[in-house]
Amino acid sequence: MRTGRIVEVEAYGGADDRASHARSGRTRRNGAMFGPPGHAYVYRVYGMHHCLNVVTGPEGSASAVLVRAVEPLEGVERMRRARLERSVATSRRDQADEGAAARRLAAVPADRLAAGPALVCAAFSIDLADDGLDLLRDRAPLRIAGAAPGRNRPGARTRGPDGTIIATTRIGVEPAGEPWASLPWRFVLAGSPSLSRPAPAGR
DNA sequence: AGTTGGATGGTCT
DNA sequence: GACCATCCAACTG
Repeated sequence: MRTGRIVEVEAYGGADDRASHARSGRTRRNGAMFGPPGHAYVYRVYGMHHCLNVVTGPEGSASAVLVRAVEPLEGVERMRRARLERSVATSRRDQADEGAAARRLAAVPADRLAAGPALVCAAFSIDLADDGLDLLRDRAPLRIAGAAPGRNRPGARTRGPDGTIIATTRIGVEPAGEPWASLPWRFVLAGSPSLSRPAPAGR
């Protein structure tokens, strides 16, 4: 079994959030966002990667949380193997030279195996088949458990059960413009070695 | 250490 | 036909 601690997330609103996939209403791709909370919304980006969201709002509101990074706890070698499998499946380059890909993955520190939204999906073998899955069911193949409720005021550092949680701006949403680009809706566990990028120094 | 460009294909205008 | 909620290799300095 592969398990890990979620250390980085981003919140996305529904129609009101111009950075959200739900900004233009329901489409073929984002249907799961409009479904019940606690279910997965998985989509494909850049033709080869996948990203995992957890639907958070009531049905129809289309709000969700993107899982951007996970700190591996159990099944590290299985994750490494899954990363290799995904690389070979999606990259012609890695397909042509699988040995090079294997050596590359072997050199990745355990902490960094799921240090990015697409890496999370690769390490946990998540793809479109998981879209819409109920993540809160006991015994679900893909599952989120032990979630601790918390509060985060914009721009604040908040004490969570696993340490300090820092709110920052979301990544890759510049094109959405203001005020959406500046909303502090990315939340990271301070000091985690598994963040997709280090938390900002100041504030 | 930081920046840039290529990979890669479904979805939406 | 353009756009991506990305990652990695190959540069620069």
